[in-house]
Amino acid sequence: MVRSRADRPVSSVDVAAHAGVSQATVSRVLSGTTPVSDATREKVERALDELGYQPNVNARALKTQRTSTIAVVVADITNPFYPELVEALNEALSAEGQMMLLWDAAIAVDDGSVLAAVQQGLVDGAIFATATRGSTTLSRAQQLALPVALINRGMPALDIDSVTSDNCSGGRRVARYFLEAGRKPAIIAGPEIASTSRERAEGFLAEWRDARPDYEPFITYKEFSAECGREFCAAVMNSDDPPDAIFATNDYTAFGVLDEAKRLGIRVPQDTWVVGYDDIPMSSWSVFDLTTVRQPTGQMAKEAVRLLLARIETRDRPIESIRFDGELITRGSTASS
Amino acid sequence: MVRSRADRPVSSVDVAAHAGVSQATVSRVLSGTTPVSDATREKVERALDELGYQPNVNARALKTQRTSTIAVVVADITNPFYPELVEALNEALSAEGQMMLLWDAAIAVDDGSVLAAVQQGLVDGAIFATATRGSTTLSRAQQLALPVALINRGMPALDIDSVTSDNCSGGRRVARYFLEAGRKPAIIAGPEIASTSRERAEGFLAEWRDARPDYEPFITYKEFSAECGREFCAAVMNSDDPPDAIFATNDYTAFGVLDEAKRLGIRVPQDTWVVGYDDIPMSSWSVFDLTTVRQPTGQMAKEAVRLLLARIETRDRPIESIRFDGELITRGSTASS
DNA sequence: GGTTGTGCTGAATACGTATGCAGAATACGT
DNA sequence: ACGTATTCTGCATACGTATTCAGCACAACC
Repeated sequence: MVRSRADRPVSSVDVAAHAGVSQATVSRVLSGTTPVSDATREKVERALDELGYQPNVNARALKTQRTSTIAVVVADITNPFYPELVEALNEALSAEGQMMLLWDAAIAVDDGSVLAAVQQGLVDGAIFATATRGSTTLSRAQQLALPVALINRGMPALDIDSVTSDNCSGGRRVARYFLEAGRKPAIIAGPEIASTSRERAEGFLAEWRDARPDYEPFITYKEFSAECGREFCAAVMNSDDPPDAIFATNDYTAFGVLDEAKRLGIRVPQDTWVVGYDDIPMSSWSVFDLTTVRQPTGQMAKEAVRLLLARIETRDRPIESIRFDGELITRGSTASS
Repeated sequence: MVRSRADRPVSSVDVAAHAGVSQATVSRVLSGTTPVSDATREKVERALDELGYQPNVNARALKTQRTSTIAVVVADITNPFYPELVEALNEALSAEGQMMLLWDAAIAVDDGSVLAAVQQGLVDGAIFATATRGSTTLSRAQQLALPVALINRGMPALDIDSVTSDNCSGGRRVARYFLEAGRKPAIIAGPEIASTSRERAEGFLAEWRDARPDYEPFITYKEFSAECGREFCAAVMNSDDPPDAIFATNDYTAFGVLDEAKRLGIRVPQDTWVVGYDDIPMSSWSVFDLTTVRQPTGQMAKEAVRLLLARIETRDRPIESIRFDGELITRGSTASS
């Protein structure tokens, strides 16, 4: 690459000098917003090529107030649900010419710093895959009118664009499945402050109590981790009155349940059924073969990106909340014996 | 938050006006590089607070040529090896006050665009976890003297800072293990153009051929995916002369092997041993219980970050190549029966 | 009291780009 | 021929910050 004399990156001024035009013309050739004669366009393009020019995104962002970068906030990237979601979001963002800045809430303890990143112009907006009820971050985002969208988890109390799947009816669907089979379930849910977890569990319980007020399923709220599934499985299966069906509100936790069951010599589905939620790719593996509720991750990602970009474009557009339906996928972990 | 009259974000000029000082003084209070009297510092700090000032990172980057953001390039975030690595890198970067821009090579087909991002000032440098031999990206990075570091995969032919584990001796270690047990192995490797994959496989073969020139293990180069492990397992275990030990050059592929084995009713380790590489957390789960070679991911990430930041600081420092030792972790997938 | 130094502050400028404004050049109409 | 519209280009400026330079006030010293 050719460099200008002072050994700093080639700027549009250098290109202009090399092409014998003004810097403004170079800018116009690049943006294509203003007509430029064919002759000068050609000159400029040759100069661009010869000097290996790369526009300085910081200067551009300073001028335009746009970075074409979106922050994506996940709770914990090592939970295999998130890589899938992140990939889908990344794909959707690339398709719109946006970059992705990944934020792992497990590390950046203060997810309020994401808002600072928006205010500082580091990113144009943020997609949260990790909203929790206790957090004040989202209400602050709303107050400050920062472009923010939710995916996966929702916050009905706040006026924020969101894309979710119908977790409540997903939970009900699982309950009906258990009811029809005459099962005696227990529930291992994620954190109570996570909307996904609560809606799935409460949907399940609502449906269940309607039909079987005589039997109240045992329920525990913990973390979205495999370890919690493992602990839950050990505790509940060793109790006096063990369940014969376990509903985990996410697949990763269900994996933990399955894994501990195997370690304890408990057979699935003979001794107990196991159902998860999300249908991440590994759930279909034969070592897990997990019945679960599928979410249309790809579509959800596309919609979330669309909502956020629209919000960035026009800040005062009406709030949209998009809700997809889940689908029960039955596999070996609940095969009727 | 208070906003200036034109309803644009609060700038240091606004703060200066509000505090009755010059913009330069505000900048000095923020950076702390130049002495400021206690009286004015107090005035400025109050104004900063009252206006809810957030520095504009683009303007700052334009002036300082630093963004405090590092690009991390992975091959495929849905391969569970990468989330772990990404998390470790993210942690190491945060500790140094850097942000992480995640690049998924599976999506951004042209990983050369990462270099453009460096040249454009979007990021200060890049960490590649996905170097392949065929790619010209890294040699271009070297030519352009862009701050770039490799982690996991190495490119000995190029003068680029890198942090790897000793894949060759890791492969040898697995070969010795098989030799001592008198096994008849086959190898499923990742892409031949990936250094990790080749070194692990070739290390294995070198050690093996030394001891058993009479038996040449069957080897296939494919992708770093579970699907390839599955296909390989089906093909090789159904052959006339099936192996009784399979070395997969990464854990995710080994999972595929295990999964297909289970589907086919092949018992591990009775019918065949399986060994992976990386020791990702799931390998220790009882459904996999996979013997594998552990890499010190956390340390590797720290070193990679250190090397890259040092290179950004002083461009002409000598190249460093750091190599960690792997460690064979034996588990149920090779338990001596 | 004058000189030198010290500590602090403001004015001015530069980073690289995008764009409003005005002027030049050309085409078109009468 | 002249006036007007059209197309193109350059000049100048602004985005928000960091930093150089110069200046000011004040203390210290002879």
